[in-house]
Amino acid sequence: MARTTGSHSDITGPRVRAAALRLFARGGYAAVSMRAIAAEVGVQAGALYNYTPDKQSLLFDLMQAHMTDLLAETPHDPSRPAMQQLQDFVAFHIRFHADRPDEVFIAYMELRNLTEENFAVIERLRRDYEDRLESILRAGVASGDFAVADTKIVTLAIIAMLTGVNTWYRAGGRLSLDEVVAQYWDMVRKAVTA
Amino acid sequence: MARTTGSHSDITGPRVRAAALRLFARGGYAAVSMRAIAAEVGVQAGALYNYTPDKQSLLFDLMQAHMTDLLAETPHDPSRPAMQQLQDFVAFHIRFHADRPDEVFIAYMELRNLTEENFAVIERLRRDYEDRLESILRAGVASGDFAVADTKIVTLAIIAMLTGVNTWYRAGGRLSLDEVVAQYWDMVRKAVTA
DNA sequence: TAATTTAATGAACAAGCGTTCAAAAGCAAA
DNA sequence: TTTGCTTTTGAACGCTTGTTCATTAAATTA
Repeated sequence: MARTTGSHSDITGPRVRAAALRLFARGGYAAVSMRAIAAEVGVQAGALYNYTPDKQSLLFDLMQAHMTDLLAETPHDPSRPAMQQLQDFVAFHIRFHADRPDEVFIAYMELRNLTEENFAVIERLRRDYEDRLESILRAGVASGDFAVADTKIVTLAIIAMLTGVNTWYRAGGRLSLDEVVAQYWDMVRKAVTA
Repeated sequence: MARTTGSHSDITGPRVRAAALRLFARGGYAAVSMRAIAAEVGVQAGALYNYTPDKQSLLFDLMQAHMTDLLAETPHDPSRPAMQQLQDFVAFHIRFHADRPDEVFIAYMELRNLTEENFAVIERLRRDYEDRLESILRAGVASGDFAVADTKIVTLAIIAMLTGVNTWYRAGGRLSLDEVVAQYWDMVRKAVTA
C-alpha cells in the first residue's frame, strides 16, 4: 500500500511548486497565470488544484517555506564573541541567499500580493530574522566590541546591503562567493567598529 | 486662444500620471487595470488614451522621468575632496529617495514589466547613476582617502544600503531625516576608510 | 481479473483585461 | 448662434483570468 487514501502524487506536487517558483520569480505573481504554470509542468490547469487550493496559497507556501528555512539555518551561538557571530551571520546570509535567487526575489517582491493574513505571517518571520541580527549587534555593543549608535538602523542597513548581492552576483562571474563574502565582511566589520 | 489645436488637457494629463504612479506603487503594474486608473482620475477608461498610447508607456514614462530627475539632481563637483563628494552623495541619495517613495518603489519593482527596449533605456540610466558613485570612490582611492579593494562592489553595496532606507523610513517617525543621514554617513565613511 | 482509489482532462463559468471608435458633450472663437 | 475643435463617453471587440466539475484514464489493491 504505497499510496495512502487522500494523498496526492509525490511527483507532480513538487513540480508544481518548482514551476510556480520559477515563473513567479521571472514574471511576477500577478503576471503569471495558472495556465502558464500548468503548461510548465505539462498538465492542464485544472490539475493544479489537486496540489493547491488556489493561486494565493501557492505563493504563500513558497514564501513561508523560504522564510522558515532561512530561520532554521541561521547560525545562532550566543556563547561566541559578538564579532564572530556577526561574521558568521554575514557569511551565512550571503551564501544562503546566493543559493536561492528565485526564493529571495519572490520573498522581497511579492509581499504586496499576499492577502492581509498571509502577509502578517511572512512579515513576522522577516522580523524574527532581523531580530537575530539585532541581538548580535546589541551583544557587541554591550561587550564594547561594536560602536553602533542605533542597532535597529544598522540591522536594516546591513541586511539591505547583503541582500543587494543577489541583484548582481552570478555563479561563475568575476568574483567567487568566497571573495564576495570577504569583501562584504570587510565593509560590515569596519562599519560597526569605531 | 488659450487652447491650441492638437493639445490635450493640461489638467487631466498630470492627474492620469499621478493616479498611475499611486496605483502602480501600491498594487503593482500587472495588478492595476486601466479602468482602475481611470476610476482614480474620475473618468472612463477610454479617456486615458488621450494621454498615453498604452499602459506600457504609462509605466515607462514614469520610470524614465524619475531616473532623469535623479541624474539631473545628483551633486557632481570633481573639484571637491572625494570624502566630501561622498558625503554629499549619501545625503542626496537618502533625501531624494525619501521624497519620492512611490517613484522609487516602481523604479525597483517594475523593471521586469518593461518591454525589452524600454528596459534597456532605464537600465542605462541606472548604470549612469551607479557610475557617478563609482567615480567618487575611484577618486578617493587614487587620492589615498579611501581604502576600497573593489570599487564596483562597494558602489553596489552602498546604493543597496542607502536605498533600503525607503523600506522603513516614514516622515514623522522615530528619527528625523537629518538623523538618518548622519547615521548612514557614519557607516559609509567607516566602511570606505581604513 | 475485478474493484477501488487517485489523478488528469477538457469544457464551462462569470468576470475582467487592454484597446478601439462612433457618437455625444463641452467649450472657444467668429 | 453657429462653426470647429477638444475631450469624454459608453459600448463593443476578442481574449485571458481563476476556478469548478463531471467524466475519463490510470494505477493500485484485492
